[in-house]
Amino acid sequence: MKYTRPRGTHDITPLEIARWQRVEHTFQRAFERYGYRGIRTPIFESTDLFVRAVGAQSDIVTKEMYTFTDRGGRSLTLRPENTASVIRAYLENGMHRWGGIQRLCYEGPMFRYDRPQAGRYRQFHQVGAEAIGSASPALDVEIIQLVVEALRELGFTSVDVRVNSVGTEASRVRYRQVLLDAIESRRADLTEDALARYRHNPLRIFDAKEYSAAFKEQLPRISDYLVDDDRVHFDGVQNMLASVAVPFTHDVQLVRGLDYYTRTVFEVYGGERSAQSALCGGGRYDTLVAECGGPDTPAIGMSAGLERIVEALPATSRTPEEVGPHYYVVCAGADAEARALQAARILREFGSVELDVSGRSVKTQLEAAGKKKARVAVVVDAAGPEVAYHDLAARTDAKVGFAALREFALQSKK
RNA sequence: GUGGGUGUAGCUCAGCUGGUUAGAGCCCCGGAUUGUGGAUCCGGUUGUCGCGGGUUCGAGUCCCGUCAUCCACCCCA
Repeated sequence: MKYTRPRGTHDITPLEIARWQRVEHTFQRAFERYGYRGIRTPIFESTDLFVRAVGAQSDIVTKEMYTFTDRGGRSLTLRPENTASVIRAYLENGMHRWGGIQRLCYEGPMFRYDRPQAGRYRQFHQVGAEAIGSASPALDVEIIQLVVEALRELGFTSVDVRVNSVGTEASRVRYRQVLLDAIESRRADLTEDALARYRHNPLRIFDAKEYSAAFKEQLPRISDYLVDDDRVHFDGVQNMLASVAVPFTHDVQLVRGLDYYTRTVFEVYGGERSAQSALCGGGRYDTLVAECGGPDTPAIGMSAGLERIVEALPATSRTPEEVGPHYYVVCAGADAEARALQAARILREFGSVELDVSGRSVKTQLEAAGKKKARVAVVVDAAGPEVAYHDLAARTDAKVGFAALREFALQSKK
């Protein structure tokens, strides 16, 4: 093999495209029902945008970006996520002056230079939504509800929603110091490396699997240190989730790796928990718009990993049934191809047509029609006045005058 | 970035402690039979045994390196 795909990328072949499209369409329909409108942003942006939005110290920025310099000397980066781009586009297109809440949804490839693993790719695909312009907890609930609904429609029966609040800056300043003190008091249990990391971002310690659940249990919880406004917001989210019957658990250890999150953060799982099993993640980012140079504008977003959803799709909803062409046009000899094209054109008015131009024997072509699961095989020869019309599904054969083919197909279709 | 597993025909794999011309099933191609539907029978093609080096009289088999892939850590979708 002379060329192979770059590491961490994958091809989606016709064998799996039906499943992909099913997942994409299900999310698109859910977005529509909830009033989210599509937006598409460039696949690369100024490197600065991601550094500012995602966080200069975040893992994504420090070691996972595909960054390159173009011929004009600009530093550009293949998008590792889409929220930053959407906010940039929101501001650049003056959408903050369109009034009201902007509900936007997207779909497309993202890029992170990570070591490939089950459910983890260097080019992967996300669908996502951003609701910009309201701090209401109802909006948090709406977006979680949307995801849960889409996943259920795809056949996931036990959708597991984890929510937490990481608070606003006011809460975090308070909490950060308390957590840091707790970590320092346990420094004997930590490696130098870890200590340095957690001094920078103490919340991250909850992500570290090297420490036992029991150890983390003993650490102070951010939910106990939320300022009143944050507390009220989070209570609102939980109460309303309950009122719309979205089952969830408050995961006190849930934190997220992107720096822009404030208040509500959440992750959604489709069933069994394993290493890379989060199907969807998201949260509120009330300060990002302002940080990008816009007016003070609260917002919340989510994104779902298509690869993970497609791979975890319940067996019952995999729709493996391959549908063959409606008509299979067989050429009796190579000189029949011109008339076969004419026949195919007529038949396409009534259904999909596959034209066999292999030059093989009629019998072999008919066999191929069966293998392809065609419903009708039509044999055309170079000059004869009739074509042979084999209804493979009904097991009936007929001779049909070439001129009467359209009428015959129309009648058969009824 | 760290650790472990794997790498033999298009696909799934076999190949014992290194030994002569590298195999099976499926797929594919051709033929036969059946008034022709993925049926049955017969026949056939396909491999630089991931790549590079080393040990050896001899390497698919052992060693080193490299690449790819899978799994876990890390991180996240």
